[in-house]
Amino acid sequence: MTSAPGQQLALTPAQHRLCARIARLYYESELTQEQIGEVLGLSRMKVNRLLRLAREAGVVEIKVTGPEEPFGDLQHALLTMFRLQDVRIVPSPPDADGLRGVLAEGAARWLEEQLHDGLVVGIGLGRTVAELPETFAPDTRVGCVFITVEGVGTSPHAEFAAYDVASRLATKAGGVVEVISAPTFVSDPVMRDQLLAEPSIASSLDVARGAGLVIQSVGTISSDATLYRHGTLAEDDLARLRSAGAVGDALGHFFDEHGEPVPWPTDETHIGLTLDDLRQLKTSVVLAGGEEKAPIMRAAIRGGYFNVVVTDEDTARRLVEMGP
Amino acid sequence: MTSAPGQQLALTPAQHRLCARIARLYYESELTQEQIGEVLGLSRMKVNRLLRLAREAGVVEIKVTGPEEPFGDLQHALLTMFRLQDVRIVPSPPDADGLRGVLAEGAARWLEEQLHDGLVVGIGLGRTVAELPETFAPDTRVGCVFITVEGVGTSPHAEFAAYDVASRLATKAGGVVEVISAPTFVSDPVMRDQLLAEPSIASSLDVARGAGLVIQSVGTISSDATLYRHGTLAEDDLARLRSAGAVGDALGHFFDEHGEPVPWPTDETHIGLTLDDLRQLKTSVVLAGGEEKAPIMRAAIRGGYFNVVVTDEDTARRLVEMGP
DNA sequence: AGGGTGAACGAGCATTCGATCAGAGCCTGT
DNA sequence: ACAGGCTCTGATCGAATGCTCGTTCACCCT
Repeated sequence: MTSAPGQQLALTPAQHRLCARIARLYYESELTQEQIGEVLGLSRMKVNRLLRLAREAGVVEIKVTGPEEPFGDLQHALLTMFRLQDVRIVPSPPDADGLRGVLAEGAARWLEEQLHDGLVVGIGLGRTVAELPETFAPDTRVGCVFITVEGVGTSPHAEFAAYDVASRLATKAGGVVEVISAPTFVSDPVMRDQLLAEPSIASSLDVARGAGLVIQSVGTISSDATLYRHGTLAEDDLARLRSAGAVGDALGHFFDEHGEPVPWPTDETHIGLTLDDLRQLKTSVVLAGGEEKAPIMRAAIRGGYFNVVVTDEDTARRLVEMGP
Repeated sequence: MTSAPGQQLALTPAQHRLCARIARLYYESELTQEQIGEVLGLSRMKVNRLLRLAREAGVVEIKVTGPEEPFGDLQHALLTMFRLQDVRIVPSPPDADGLRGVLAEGAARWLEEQLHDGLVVGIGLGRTVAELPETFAPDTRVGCVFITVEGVGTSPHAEFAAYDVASRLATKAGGVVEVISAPTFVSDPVMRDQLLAEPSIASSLDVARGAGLVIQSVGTISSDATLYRHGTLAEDDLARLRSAGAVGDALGHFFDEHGEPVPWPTDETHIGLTLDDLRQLKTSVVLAGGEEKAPIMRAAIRGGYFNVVVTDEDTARRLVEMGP
């Protein structure tokens, strides 16, 4: 909580007196270093040095009294370790089944705080994100736009219904919904490019790229992966991706443990934001948790695809243990 | 002890969170405001404003832990009230007789802390200053010069023996002594000017003017005044000085309650530093105490003749009560 | 003695900070 | 509706800050 590690530096009493004197004049009386120099008959440079010494020696103690956060220390560790914009941590439920629910709830609370007029909120695909609307309940109506960040085909799978998610959020917030009306993946790159040239799709994509906030999850590379279960990836794709170093995906694009993109043919058939687009966003939220997601989250953060994390305590702890 | 008056400002939880976040990044992680802006997606100006808000709202608390001073509050009050370089306060003795002794002892301790190689210490006249050598005992030998700041004739009066005082101090400190070998007052201005033209005297005066530290007292205008008791001032001089607004003297030069010089014929017959010389000094110490000295000290400080005060608790309290 | 070493210092300069200002939105009252 | 006051915002620029570098000087080792 202190800016200085402690009083490892031993100051002579005279030094201590002088440092305290200068620090008081600077921080309490708010004189400039030059003025202090004049009063005390020292050069500005010397005042500057003594001021630094005072901080290092713990003569001045700067304490920031934040509002008590549920997992303040974990949060702080993540914030500084990964240079994040914000972190929200929810208690890990006793059984893994409840994880998605509490994560979605925490994200809903967080999202409510961020809403303001004119904000464009991008919504990704995923089972956790899909639960967002359940508890989402902003206290005031604001003119927000909720937009999907990937194509949303007419897939029968509920968790691909990003349109529905965005729509319900928009309704609750009093905003409007916009959708990228195309499939998430198409069969070949040519079709993809044709669709991207379509004005309505292109303009929606532009809106999504300019979103002030995007929220989504990351995917594993396993038989549990949404991409696999929906047939986008075949069995041997999983193995080849793994041997290529990929650890997970965001928006259908794969990356390795350092966050470096791992190119894959599906990159050319995906309709939606790219990893580079993600990096440009002002606020990009990863909403995920669970043992197998932690390394993926770390990789994605390393890659700069996210600057806000909403997760649960156990996962947060795992992230801190893994280091930056 | 806090830079902000308190949390009179009520922040919304969201504001509080953001302020705390920014304050931590600024004060603890030591990012620049620009960098914080980039991480959090805010303009640098906004970061600046929120930082100010954080300070005003008491979210950041800056505490300076000075070494415990005997009369810290009084000292602090004097320091800020008069913009002083330093203040040393000693306990007031029960009887006024002991005052000079404890004052001299306090000044001796203070002086010991200031000594360093090459320092030129100017010594004034006065009964309190004369007691300085008694307890002066620097722990290391330093190459200081101790010099008188007024002429020191062959006066038989012990308290005029600044030469002796300077000499004893120099001996104890391992330094050298230099003296302005002339009377303090001469009979007429012409003689004074002739003496000032004398190379040895002129050069000594130059040394004194360049002193890094001068210590002396202030004098009253009363029948107890040293100047009166030694015949420099006549009975009616006292009355006329008072009606001219003079409240005391330093180095034989008079000033009124605002510290403005009150010209007097003896100004022209005095050999030593002038009030203007005093103002130029890097460190000028007034060593005095007692009920009748307080207003004089205040006036002298107002005039800018001193920037360090060594006094006793009662006098310090009186000075604080009188205000700047 | 002499030469090396490292600390302290301040001049000069690049960066960072904060006061001011004009403009954009928003509320309010006519 | 619209004028006027209000707050909030970011641009601009002078001031304040902190860093680098060359110098000095004490100290110490050869």
